[in-house]
Amino acid sequence: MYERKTLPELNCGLDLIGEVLYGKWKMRLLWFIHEGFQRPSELQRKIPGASRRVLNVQLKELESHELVGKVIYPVVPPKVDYYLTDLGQSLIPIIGAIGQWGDQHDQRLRTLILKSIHP
Amino acid sequence: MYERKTLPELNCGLDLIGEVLYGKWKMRLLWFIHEGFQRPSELQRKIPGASRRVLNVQLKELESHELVGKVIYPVVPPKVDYYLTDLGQSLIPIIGAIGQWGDQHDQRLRTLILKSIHP
DNA sequence: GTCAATAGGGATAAATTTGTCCCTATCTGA
DNA sequence: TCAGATAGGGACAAATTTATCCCTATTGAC
Repeated sequence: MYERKTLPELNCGLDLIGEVLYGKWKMRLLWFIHEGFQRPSELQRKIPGASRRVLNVQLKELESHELVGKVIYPVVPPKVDYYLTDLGQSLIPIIGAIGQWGDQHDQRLRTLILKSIHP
Repeated sequence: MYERKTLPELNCGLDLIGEVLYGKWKMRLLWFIHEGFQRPSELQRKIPGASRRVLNVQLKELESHELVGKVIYPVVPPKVDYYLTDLGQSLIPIIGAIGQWGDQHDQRLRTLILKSIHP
């Protein structure tokens, strides 16, 4: 496990949300769990760009921040279901709005992003 | 300048917004510019936790993604004013909602974050 | 009998982000 | 005359995040 060397600043709402949502795949994980993809393997298939490892790490962080919970079924092969907690659920409208903004400006953003990479 | 070695995936709205908003201080920068703190030195004072250098870098990225623009006054000592573009302005309600969510859950989040650091 | 699927952790490497320090230049005020 | 404010970039170091690879264990399908 990585141990952080500097403490986070927690001054305002944006700092706080930064701590719990700042992770490349976290919003997607919450969104897909909300959409009903609750097993780790399903989530991995929904997010092929991310390594299995990182999804596990980020799910664990989401769990430690109580945005998601999980049910471990004592079966073999193992089965786990993630679900949104109330706190996690309350983020869904915001994540929805963010995704919608991205979709609305899709063409323009895509162009700008590509231009900013290729000078 | 850092040159990225892997290309971003731009599949959905969340990917796109990730590219333009994923940066530790970007939402704060947009928010403070929106609140009227438009000069670089003012922004640096509003965000003391960030180094001058990084704020410059992130402002430049925001500019290249056309979320902010700037006016350079040809005076000495130099003077620059940043402003939100229409695109940047359209993010303000979302950033507001995010900050509000953080503020609403302040105590709970603060506790959870600290607990997740100190086991 | 071997392989894929299942969930997830450890060790380590690579990529990326953030921070530190120094340098440009000019004017104002002590 | 020297420090400080102003805006910002280069070189480099440190912190952090993400990826790669390997290992645990069991069941069912081929």
